[in-house]
Amino acid sequence: MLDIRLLRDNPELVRDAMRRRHQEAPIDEILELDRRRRELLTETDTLKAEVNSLSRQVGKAADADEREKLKTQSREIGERVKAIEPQVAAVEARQRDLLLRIPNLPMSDVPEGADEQGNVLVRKWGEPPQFDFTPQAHWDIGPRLGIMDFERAAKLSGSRFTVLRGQGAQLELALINFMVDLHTREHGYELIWPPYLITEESMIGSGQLPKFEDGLYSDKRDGLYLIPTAESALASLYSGEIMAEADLPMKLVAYTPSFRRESGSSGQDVRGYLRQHQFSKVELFAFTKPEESVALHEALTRHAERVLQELGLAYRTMLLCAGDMGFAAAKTYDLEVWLPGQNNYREISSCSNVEDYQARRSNTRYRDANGKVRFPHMLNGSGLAVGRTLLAILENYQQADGTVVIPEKLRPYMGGAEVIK
RNA sequence: GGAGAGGUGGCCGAGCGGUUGAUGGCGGCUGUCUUGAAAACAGUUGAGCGCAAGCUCCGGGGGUUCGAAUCCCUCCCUCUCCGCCA
Repeated sequence: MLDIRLLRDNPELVRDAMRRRHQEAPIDEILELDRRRRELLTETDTLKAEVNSLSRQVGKAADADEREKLKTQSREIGERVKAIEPQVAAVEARQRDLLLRIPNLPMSDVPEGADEQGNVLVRKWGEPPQFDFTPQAHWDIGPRLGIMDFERAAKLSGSRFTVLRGQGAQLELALINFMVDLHTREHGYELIWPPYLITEESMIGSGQLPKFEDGLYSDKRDGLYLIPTAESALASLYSGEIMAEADLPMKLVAYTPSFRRESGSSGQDVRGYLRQHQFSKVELFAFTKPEESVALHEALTRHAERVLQELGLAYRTMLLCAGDMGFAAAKTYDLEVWLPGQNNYREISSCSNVEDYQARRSNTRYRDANGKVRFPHMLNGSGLAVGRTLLAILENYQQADGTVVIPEKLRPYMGGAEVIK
């Protein structure tokens, strides 16, 4: 959520940011509501002050007549307050709702652009493997090896679900454990195991609601939502709290399944394991002091890249342009892994600095060395999307005989096996 | 799901209709003392909104009252016991 004071004092800055994102925002309506809100608040505050003052006098009044007179006076003013308060509540609710639907402001070094065409290559690592045969897509490799079953998954749950079995299921678990071990042991993250169902309030904190309800699975009976990413849970972990500066930066890693309805993406990636309603993800997350978030964003991105390096998967790092960034992000690097079966790079991680955007929404704060209460910055990044890593391994490590070599770093997690066959 | 007990400031814990935004303790900060530190002593220390006057906040929402942390209703959460259960 943006700071209403920023919008008030510098609306052109916000307007310009929305232009860069190629998005519309009801800035004028919000400003008008803000004026109205403060006007009404001044009015009720003045009246309330009178009520308070009269009530104090009632307690001290000498005789009964005097007391009754003061009571009547106070009651009349109280009625006026009661008449105005619903208006205040309505204006506040409307303003908050509009404000919650405005995306974050892109940082100044985010490139211009409307869509992925505007993204900028930052660096490349590794070489796409050369094959002396025609490489296959994972949706052919997986079922042939008997480790992926799309048909039975469709029978159980419909489209965009997959049953993994045998070494396929083991590979998924191996990747999760490998990634978690790397980040906890070598990159200093603390492992978190959050709930997969969280409240509406928590979803608002991360920015998922109110705008993207269509993308979420929910249980109306209990008012809970299935997390579309562990980020949703982690961003609200300290909601309403004042953190200690000594706890920052706080670096967290969580493995969770992620659930997405993928509404609006019909026709895209319908085959295979690329775009599922349920997928595993190891998520990196951090709370930092504002002045440290830029550096930690770079570090966190490197931590995610390290997974691809350890697994020997070629990738490139892209800096997203303003028009292609997610709702809450101020700056985002995407990691794209080389997929021989698609003959292309595909997103496997997205690492964002959201600055204080989620902290404002979730009311997460920290007390700095001077005792001042401030909003921390938050960072998130996939480290990595497990399903896409699995299919990247199948496609990059496939051999002429149809088997798949297991990357060395994963073998200890696969009972020492060297090949999937 | 049933019965009971609770939810108060960073933490613990008083208050149960009128200078109580809230006694006290712990923690934090500042000072005195000390070569320095500890201890001791003294002072200080919640958050939000508003240009300001001031207003709001004692789990959330609603009500009673001139006035509510304090009374009533309702919802949520925590704990204990029972039931159910991986």
